[in-house]
Amino acid sequence: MHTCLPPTDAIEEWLNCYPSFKGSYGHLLLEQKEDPPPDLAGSLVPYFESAHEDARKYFSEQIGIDLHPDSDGVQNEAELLYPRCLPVSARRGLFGEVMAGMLTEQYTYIGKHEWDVPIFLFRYHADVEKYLFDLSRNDTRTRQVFGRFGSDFLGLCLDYEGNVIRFIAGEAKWRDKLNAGTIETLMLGSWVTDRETGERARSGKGVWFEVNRDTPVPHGLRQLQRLLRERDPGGHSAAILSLDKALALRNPVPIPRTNLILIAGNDVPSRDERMSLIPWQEMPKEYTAPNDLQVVELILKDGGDLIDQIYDTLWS
DNA sequence: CAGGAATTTTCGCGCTTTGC
DNA sequence: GCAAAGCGCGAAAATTCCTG
Repeated sequence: MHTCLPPTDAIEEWLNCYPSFKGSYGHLLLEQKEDPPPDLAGSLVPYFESAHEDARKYFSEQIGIDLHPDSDGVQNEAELLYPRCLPVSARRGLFGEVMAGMLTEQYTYIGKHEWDVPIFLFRYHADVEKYLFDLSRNDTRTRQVFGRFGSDFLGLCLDYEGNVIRFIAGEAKWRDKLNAGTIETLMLGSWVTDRETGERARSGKGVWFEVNRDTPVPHGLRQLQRLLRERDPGGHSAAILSLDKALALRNPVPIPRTNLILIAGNDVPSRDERMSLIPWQEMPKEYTAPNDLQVVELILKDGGDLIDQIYDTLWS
């Protein structure tokens, strides 16, 4: 289970936060401070290890190699360590998903709910398993990792009895440079040219599209329930039961939902201080789902280096 | 205003499963 | 057999910015 609490002090030394709330819309701008704490990566590592622990154990069992650095007799051990061995872009994606969890537990979002991330769903990143499998048998092979389907991240809000009274489903994105064009492509989709008229238009397959197609119960919720049942059936019995009711095919009991969009990446010169990438004053009109929406922008400097520092030192 | 530097935008690439 | 989906990066082209 993921039990590590967010490194509150380090986060506060690292980021300036500018929250705002308007109706059912929450916006949180997070800017890296001028002088981030010296060993920031080190402060974040325990949380990342906790977040990846389930997947690490799971992949280890599935692949038949031991992913723990203390084990011996395995060739290319260091190369096989999940998630260190993953290609750059896959690491970036993972970073965004872990940060979605950390920030959700750290900051107050729209609705002021107390969010809990019991476990991360990385083990369902099916292509990673295959990647590790291939890598463990052929270390010369390098390739990219195929993305995982469904929501990037799920969190729960539990009542005092442990019942799930609300969940938060997040879409987390990392981009190396957060300039206007990148954001527009991210949110609205890439340019496509009409074959007949030759006109260019956004494909519409962006984050807004993903968030709006609001399946009442995301598949990730089923996966989350399965993990709870396997890893902590006693501690989360009430949560498992309420997810049962929500996932029932007949007469499901709906659980209120909050949507989260996390945009993370490096700052660019064209952005002024405290200037957000997505408007905070009003709920963006592109958002059509009925649920509460929380947007978080995490704007860093040399974020790629930080990610590499973190992922290079996990379990070392 | 020219000319080069800095930045942003665009386009293509990688990878695997799924569906027409 | 090919396009699309999901995760992004990186090189080249286009634009903007700055200085003499």
